[in-house]
Amino acid sequence: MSDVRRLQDNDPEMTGRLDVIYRELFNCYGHQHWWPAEEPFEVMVGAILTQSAAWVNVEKAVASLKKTGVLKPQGIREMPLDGLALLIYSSGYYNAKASKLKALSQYLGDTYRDSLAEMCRRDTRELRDELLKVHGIGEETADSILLYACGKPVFVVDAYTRRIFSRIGLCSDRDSYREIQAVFMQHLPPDVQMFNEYHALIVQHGKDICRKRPLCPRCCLLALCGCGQQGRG
DNA sequence: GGCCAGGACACCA
DNA sequence: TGGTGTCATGGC
Repeated sequence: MSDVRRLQDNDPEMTGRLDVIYRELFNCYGHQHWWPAEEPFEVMVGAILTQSAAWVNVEKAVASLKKTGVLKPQGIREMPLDGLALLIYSSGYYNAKASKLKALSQYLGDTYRDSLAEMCRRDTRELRDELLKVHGIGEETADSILLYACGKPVFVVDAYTRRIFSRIGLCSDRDSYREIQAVFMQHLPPDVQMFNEYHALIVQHGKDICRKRPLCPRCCLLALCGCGQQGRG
């Protein structure tokens, strides 16, 4: 646990600070309408394809899967690995991600007979532990699935969250994923819609900073993150 | 031509 | 347990 965190524990002002940041981001960017997908399985596929990839490239890969009619667990299971890799080529790391999509589809078939409704009825903590055992699903991807596919009140932490909130002193960049997640989940109500919007707003804000786009004046106090380094987890 | 993007895994000390 | 290499295309 970092020195920064010790100062935050039981900090009566933390909730207020997180709430102020949320409202300022929302005032700047408005609704983000995440996750941009038509159904839960598409969210899960997108969560894997977006790993270290730009969303525009993920959209192309998802469109290819849709056009081919394999954007469903059974379709991916039955698709040859090399053919699947070709369909998701634009999202990068296509061989690795094809294997991950296979593992995901196999898991859904074996465990829930492809019923995502059944999957989402599981206890949140048990489901999270289960997802983490699937090849290709790490903490951020698991939490994205829990929040955006299942509608469970889980806060998603990503690289932008770590950068921005460590720079403004609300966590340390050396904190673990769970430690940073706890900052939000212990100080904010378990509101699915707010968690949905908050993470999306952080990503949007992080992108604007990295692309050096003009920021709304309200958000200038948050314009403290730099772009990250490639290739490290 | 270099940097970065809505990470995760395998391997090694 | 923590650090490092690898996976890889596409936009700016």
